[in-house]
Amino acid sequence: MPVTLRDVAAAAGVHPATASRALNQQTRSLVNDETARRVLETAAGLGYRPNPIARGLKTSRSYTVGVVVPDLRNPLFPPIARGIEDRLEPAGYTSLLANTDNDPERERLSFDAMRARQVDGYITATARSEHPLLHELAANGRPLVLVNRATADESLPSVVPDDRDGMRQAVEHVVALGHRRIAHLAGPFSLSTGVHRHEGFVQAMESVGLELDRELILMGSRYSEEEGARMCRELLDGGRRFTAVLAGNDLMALGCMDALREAGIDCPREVSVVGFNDMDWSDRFSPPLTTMRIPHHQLGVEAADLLLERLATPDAAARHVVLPVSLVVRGSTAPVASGRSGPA
Amino acid sequence: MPVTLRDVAAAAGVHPATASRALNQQTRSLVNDETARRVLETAAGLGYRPNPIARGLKTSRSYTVGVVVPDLRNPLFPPIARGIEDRLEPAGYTSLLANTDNDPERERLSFDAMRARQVDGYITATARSEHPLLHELAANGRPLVLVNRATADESLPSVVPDDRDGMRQAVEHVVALGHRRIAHLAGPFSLSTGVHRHEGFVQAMESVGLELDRELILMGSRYSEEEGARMCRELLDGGRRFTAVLAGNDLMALGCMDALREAGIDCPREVSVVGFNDMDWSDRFSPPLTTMRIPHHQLGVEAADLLLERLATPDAAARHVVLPVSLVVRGSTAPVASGRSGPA
DNA sequence: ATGAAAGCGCTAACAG
DNA sequence: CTGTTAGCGCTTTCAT
Repeated sequence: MPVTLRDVAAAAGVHPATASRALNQQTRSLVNDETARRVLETAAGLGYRPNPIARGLKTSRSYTVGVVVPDLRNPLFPPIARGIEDRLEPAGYTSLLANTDNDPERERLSFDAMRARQVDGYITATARSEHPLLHELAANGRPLVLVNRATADESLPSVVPDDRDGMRQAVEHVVALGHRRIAHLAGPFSLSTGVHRHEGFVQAMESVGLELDRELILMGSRYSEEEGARMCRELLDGGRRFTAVLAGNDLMALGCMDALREAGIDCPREVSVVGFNDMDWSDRFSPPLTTMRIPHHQLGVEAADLLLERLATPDAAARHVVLPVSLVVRGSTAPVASGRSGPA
Repeated sequence: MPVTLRDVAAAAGVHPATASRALNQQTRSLVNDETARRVLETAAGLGYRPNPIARGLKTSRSYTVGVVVPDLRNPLFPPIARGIEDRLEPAGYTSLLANTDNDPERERLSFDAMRARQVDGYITATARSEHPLLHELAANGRPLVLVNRATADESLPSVVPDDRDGMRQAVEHVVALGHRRIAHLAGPFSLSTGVHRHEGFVQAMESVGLELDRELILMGSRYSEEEGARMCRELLDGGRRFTAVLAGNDLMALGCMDALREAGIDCPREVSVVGFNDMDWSDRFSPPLTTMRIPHHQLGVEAADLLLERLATPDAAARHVVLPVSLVVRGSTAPVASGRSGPA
């Protein structure tokens, strides 16, 4: 039988309420130092472990936060989850982690399960630009922080990578290598990353003085290898000329390289490819992927920070943190081949 | 304000106890069909969501299970975690997922946090062959299931891949390619996978009639790329002759290929490398990795099954499930080069 | 078949 | 500073 607060109180010769006050950091000051000491000692002696469930029933706080990610198998997310844990743990919080598999149905289920477990707040990496569920959740009284992706309206606190700037760096990199006919496989426009990276692409092309060729910009419906391959094939089948492809993320870049290989086009000799995220293992692919490094772990840490902040001060205005990204040059980009202008 | 059981009862014109009985699958039969129907309808109408915390306080069950993995960044584990979730969710359980980073200190913290949250059981992929903490936990009254790794004594239920047979397949594969001087970079002997794969290696070498060269068997202290590289360098620096390396897992294989590359040795032309696990992306490495495919997702599903079983029948004997593994041949293995006998 | 009452372990008024 | 009282939302005897 586990030791309860009553047991401790009885053993220490005080009322349960007094024992409770002594045991709680917050209310410790309300009780006589000597009494407090005695209670603490007795508790330790008996091996008392407070029951957070009972506490939660009373306080409606669980010291648990719900973390919802679209896909744990995308190497982008484990380090983010880890960053969250690392920041939350010392604050006494535990995280409840769920996958949604990019499925809105599963997403709702996850949030429901978490809500039922009385989580104190949520951190989610599943935000779509328009996302009624998230606003509903936020309205529900528990703080909510977005990580990696944000909603279009800025009412929810968020931590995101500097997507626009990342794309600018990517464009400048391939331009410096001599590329002029540059394609962009955009991520889903339902996600902030898709939109912002696309905007970054358009702005950067403009600022380096290259004319935008609408035929070289494709919009993807999912961040996946399959989608990247499909888009790249579309580019190829359409007979469009290009020597570099900037993908919406690494998975798309991978699919794109598959499609190039299928078509017998060499990367990077004939076409350069740039990814986004610097996911784990991207240095080991064939060829190693040139990509934008985003501070995954830090993204998680900052998101947890924002949540803790809001847990302490629920009514503070929504803060937005944008973290810098940096270019990692590897083997998938090379100077444009002289005398050629890409496939087809 | 959330809808409570009392609200439902009031709206349906019954006593809360009746509403409780009607709402609970188990006790539904105790109540009049008509009344039950009315309660269910009212509950649905009001959007009633039972509060598992309150329920747990009474029943001392949380409908949450703790899942502890050594490292979410190892692509082996996310699919296992996912398999667990997939099986648990329809049973009404949620999983609390924690990383230990292979750190016993963090492991204890995770288990403590979970215990405090009154999880109904645990699934862990962190088992070492000798693991007092796990037995302590099991003795504590909540069921515990091991996944991917098992303890040396078989008192705890477990789901593991067929490590010995996997190694046998790996040995036979390289032998069929003509290799005779075969090295083994063993995983940690503190883990069942390390021990069993090593045993499988020894037995298979014997059964194909090859003499064991102790100099070609190295024991690793961690499953990591660094350790794989270190061991491979040791092999190379020792001037030992070999044409194939069977690594304890894919990460070690990756490190091994790095070390070969450093030494200017071509894989697979000069030395073949086989991994273990068929982790995500292993088909994209350079060269693509020949490895043993283990049913990650299924491992998780079966582990969850075992746990649910034990939750229902706590005193059943510990079952042990061993799942078959299969060889996936890719580019890191090739016929032995004629007239050569490996590096050095 | 249903209602009444008690209590899971804890904390938060309110007294004193 | 400490004890009393009440109750979080639910389940479970025990009556009826």
